[in-house]
Order: sequence, then structure tokens, then C-alpha cells
Amino acid sequence: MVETSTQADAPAQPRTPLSRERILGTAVALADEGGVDALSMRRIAQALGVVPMALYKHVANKNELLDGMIDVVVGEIDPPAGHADWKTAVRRRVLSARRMLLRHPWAPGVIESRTKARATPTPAVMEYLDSMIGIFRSGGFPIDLVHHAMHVMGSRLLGFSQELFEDTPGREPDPDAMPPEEMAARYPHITALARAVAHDPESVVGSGCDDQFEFEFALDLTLDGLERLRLRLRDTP
Amino acid sequence: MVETSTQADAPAQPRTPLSRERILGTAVALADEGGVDALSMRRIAQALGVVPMALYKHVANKNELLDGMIDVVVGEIDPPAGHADWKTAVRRRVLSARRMLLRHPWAPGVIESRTKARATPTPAVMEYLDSMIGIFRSGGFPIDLVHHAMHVMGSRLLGFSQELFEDTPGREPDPDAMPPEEMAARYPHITALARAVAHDPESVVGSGCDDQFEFEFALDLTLDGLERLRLRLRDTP
DNA sequence: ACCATAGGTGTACGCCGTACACCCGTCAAG
DNA sequence: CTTGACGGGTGTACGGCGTACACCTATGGT
Repeated sequence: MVETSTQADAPAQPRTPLSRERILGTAVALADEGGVDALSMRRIAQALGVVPMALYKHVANKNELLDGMIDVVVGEIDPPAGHADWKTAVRRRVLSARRMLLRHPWAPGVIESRTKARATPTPAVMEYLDSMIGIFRSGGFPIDLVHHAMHVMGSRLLGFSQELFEDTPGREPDPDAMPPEEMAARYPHITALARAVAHDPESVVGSGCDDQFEFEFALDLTLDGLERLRLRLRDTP
Repeated sequence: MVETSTQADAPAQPRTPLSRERILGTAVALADEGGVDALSMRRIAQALGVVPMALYKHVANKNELLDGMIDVVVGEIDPPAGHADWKTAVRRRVLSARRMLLRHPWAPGVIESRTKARATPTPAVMEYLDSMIGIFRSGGFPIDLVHHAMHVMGSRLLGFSQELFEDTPGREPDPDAMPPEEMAARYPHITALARAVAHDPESVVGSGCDDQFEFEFALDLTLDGLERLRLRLRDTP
């Protein structure tokens, strides 16, 4: 009854005001749970109890919002460790990036598409790449080898190495899925591999594969290769 | 004047009838020139001189159309060479895939998103992966090592290793692009690397980098690593 | 007491994918 | 020769999208 507002009996929750941070936060949350396709300005606004156009007072447009979301999640990657040899430093950083990406599976696609559209990655990504180069440099890598190294790391640098057979447990058994016999007949090598990996001969692709182990295996292989190169270059200038 | 049609003087170009192949072909062409965002059912129909809904008599919906486009472009990858050691066989195939992807830059994104949505890659991709495994197998790789190998190849298997700094020559000099000084201040390592790569000290990121060489360098590094592993496993069972 | 301004609202436009009813030319069966 | 089913192109319409633009209102400096 204190305020002279027209609506007398509205409890009038102060409704914490909008802000770029709040918008980006709920956008990331929505994308985390529904995928990036389920993300629309209208839905974000609804989740915030606000009208869609209100968002535009804080973000220029949807693309700019996606850029902001990238910066948010890339900011979650652990900072470089310091006082550690280059290999463990890179390893830690990349594995931290991978953990972030497991939390935000939409991120690789958004990063890639936005980078393509902007010609330059978003600032947070730039910073991440920059510090990664820094680790190599202070590990004694000559600059050209760092250049090669960044290319070798490739998609692993931002953690995503498109697992073509992802293990999505919660998925109803597609009625017109291929029966195992036909699967084995058409794709004998895939089937053989899948059976060899999963000891259970019933299961087909994507069941008994330890993604984490595979990721680290591939990562360590390239890292060892790079280290060998580095030593060879150092001993025979 | 022969036909009793109501429209007497229409030249009545027989207008080659629609077909799934024709639709997929123009869809691929449109995506090639305008990117996948510029691809809409309405635009495809327009390019074919037909009403949008006509397409649905030949493709179930847009997702099914995207699947078809994937199969078209994956079908452009050269078939396995035969009678060649595993390393050159893999090398040829992957480089052929890369050439295809340079023709169809939208493909990686579509393949990835469709694979995620379908849980199993499209048939053409399956076939590609299967034959790739076959090459490793007949090269003497034990099955578990093939499993690792497929993971190590990772994104390179389908050619795309998201080049974060892509060289897009035709792009107007963004009015609010970062000036070189600020660039160098904020991202010293990136700038140093870029300058070392491009002999011309004026150019910044993404100018003097031979993508093809980098791609082959990374590819050969992982291949050599795999071969070493293979030999070690063979000599010490 | 005033009014500029920041921030939330409402309406509207043009695009998208696609459901559904329709219509017409072809062709096999009667 | 008639008929009727059917494959394939059409027209209309719906709901959702991003967002331009005009508007309203509470706040705070003068």
C-alpha cells in the first residue's frame, strides 16, 4: 500500500532486473538442456519472465548473444597451470576444455559457425588460443614448430573431435533401425570392431567405448610426436 | 496447336520433371554458393521453378533432404585405391575427402549435426568409415589398434579440422576491426606466430599459411605415430 | 517541478518448415 | 469409350522465428 502504483494488490516481486549476464546465463542453461536448436529469443525471454524485445536492450541480436555465450563457456576453462613442463600444461588445459565441452555439447558447433561468420574468433577464444601458444613457446618450441603444433592439435585444441558414434543412452529403439544381421552384412568392419570393443557380442556400435580413454590416447600420441620433433630439431639445427 | 490444352500459346517447355536427384543436386549447388543458412525449401523450389510443396513429393522433409545431400557429397570421395600399403591408401582417401570438403564447405557442419540427430551416420558415411576400417585391417592392424586409430584420426577422417583462422579473401575490411597495434598487444603470441608465418610483417592472422601443407603435416605425424605403434605391438606381443 | 533517459512492452512484418485439401494428366480395367 | 485410381504439382494456411519501430513508464539529475 505504500506505492502509488495502479496495481494495488500485486505482490510486485522486485523481479531482479535484466542484465547481459543474466541473459547469457539462462541462454547457456537453455542450450545445455535443450540443445542449440531449442534456443530462441522468445524462449529465453519466457524463461526470464519478460517480453522477447526486452532482450534487445542488452544484446544487439541473436548472433551477438551467441558470441556472448561462447565467451561465457570458454571462460570456464581452467587458466594455465604455471610451473609445469609444456606437455602437462597443454594436457591439463586441453582436458579442462574437454570437460567444459562435455558440460556444453552445443559449444563446438556454435564456436565453429560463429567463427566462420566473424572471420575472427570471439575474444575469449582468441585468449585461449593465445595462451596455448604461449605454453608451447615457453616450453622451448621454435615459432614455426608452434605453428605446426597448433595445426596438429586441430580440433582437439577446443576439445571436440566429433565422435561419430556417440553413446546416447536415452533414445527409444528407433522402429526402423537396422537389424544386427543386416548391419553386420553391410558394414562388416564396423561391426567386427564394435564387437571386439564391447565384449558383449550383442551390442553394436557405440556401446563399450571409453571415450575418455580414447581421447587421451589420441592426445598423447600427437603430443609425443610433437615432443620427438622438438628434440630432433633442437639436436640437429 | 496440337494439344487441346486451355493455354493455346504457352511454349510449354516440357520442364524436365522433378526428381529426388534433381532436388538434391540443386540443394547442394545452392549450399555451395550461399552456405547452408541460405538453403530453404522455398529457395530450392524457386531455383527449380516449382512451388515449395512440390519438393515434399520427393523428400520427406528438410532433415531427410540434408541426409540426401550428405550422401551425394560423400559419394564424391574417391573409392579406395587397392594394391597400396595401408598408409598411402589412407592418405589418398583422406586427402580425397578433404578435396570434397573444400568444394562443399557446409558439409562438415551438416554431417555433424545430422549425425547427432540420427544417432547413426547416414549410409554413405557409414560406408566410408567401414571401408576406412577395412584399409587398416588389411594393412595388418589388429582390431583394437584400428579402434584407436579411428579415434586418433578423429576429425581428420572426414577432412575437417576446423581451421579457426580461415583465409577468406573476399571480405570487406570490417569497419570496427581491431587495429594491428591492439591486436599485437592483446594477443602477442598469435601475432608473433602470424608474423613469423607470413614473411610480410604487415599481414596479420591467416594470411601466409599453406593450409594444404599443414593438413598433410598433421596427417603424416599421426600416421607415423600409428605405424610405430603397430610395429611395436607386432614385435613384442 | 521538470524533462531526458534507460529499460520493459506491444504490434507488426517477412521469413521459415510443412499439414492439408485440391486438381489434373495418365493409364489400366471394365 | 468410360471410369476411376493414383502419382505429382498447386494453393492456402498455421505456428514459430528474428527483429524493426513506436510506445510507455519509472528514475534521477538539474
